[in-house]
Amino acid sequence: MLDEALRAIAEPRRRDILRLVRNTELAAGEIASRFDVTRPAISQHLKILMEAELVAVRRQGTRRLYRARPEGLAELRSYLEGFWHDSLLKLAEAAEEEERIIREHG
Amino acid sequence: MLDEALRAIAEPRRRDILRLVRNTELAAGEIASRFDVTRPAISQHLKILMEAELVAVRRQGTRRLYRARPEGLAELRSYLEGFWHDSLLKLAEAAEEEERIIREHG
DNA sequence: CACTTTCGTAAGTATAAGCTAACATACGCG
DNA sequence: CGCGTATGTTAGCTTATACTTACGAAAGTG
Repeated sequence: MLDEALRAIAEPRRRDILRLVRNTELAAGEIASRFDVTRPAISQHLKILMEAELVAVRRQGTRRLYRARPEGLAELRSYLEGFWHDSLLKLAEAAEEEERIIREHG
Repeated sequence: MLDEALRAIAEPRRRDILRLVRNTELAAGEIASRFDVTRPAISQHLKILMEAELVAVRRQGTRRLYRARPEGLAELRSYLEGFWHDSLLKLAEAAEEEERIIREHG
């Protein structure tokens, strides 16, 4: 799940798609028209974004309206947050240790 | 740069490597010994992580000691943070709008 | 029902990516 | 310098992936 999401946003074109539907709802064709690749290519990207739960879809007649799913992005964010937090914590500990050594020897 | 970092962490094995050197400094060989792939494979992953500026290296004799670079992770995090923040902002606005409509019609 | 619009799916292709085996490089030591 | 240790690099193979073209499915319209 996290794996799928990371794979999904690793592709630049999918990040562009996400940016497009981040604040507005767009039909698949409307999304495709903004790129220089064919419509099926975009459709395949949308499928991958769906499986990663980074976008949601709503049907309106023959059209399919896509929108970004903030909850999916939040999962990614919290993953990196943990990574980042732990590393910085270790940095802080190292700084304290260094300070302690300086205090004892200085 | 951001592109390289996203590509780098999209690979599960590289995330595992990052986890290994997140809190401790490890030699390339020590890292490789923890996986069931050959040493050159790990070396190639480390190169990609270096180019993405997600790890740093320090030479100690013939050994090369790797460690995670929190600054690199922070860049990734802030990218997603922006994405996430904007989307949630839009969600909040939508919620307010809905509340307004309910207030007016109810 | 025929027809259009909108879209997804399948098959095929070219490039990218991860892996192994073999080779090359850099450092320390006697 | 000669040798061992630790590691990076290259060539080649295999699988994954992003793309295009062709086809199929679902919903609305006359």
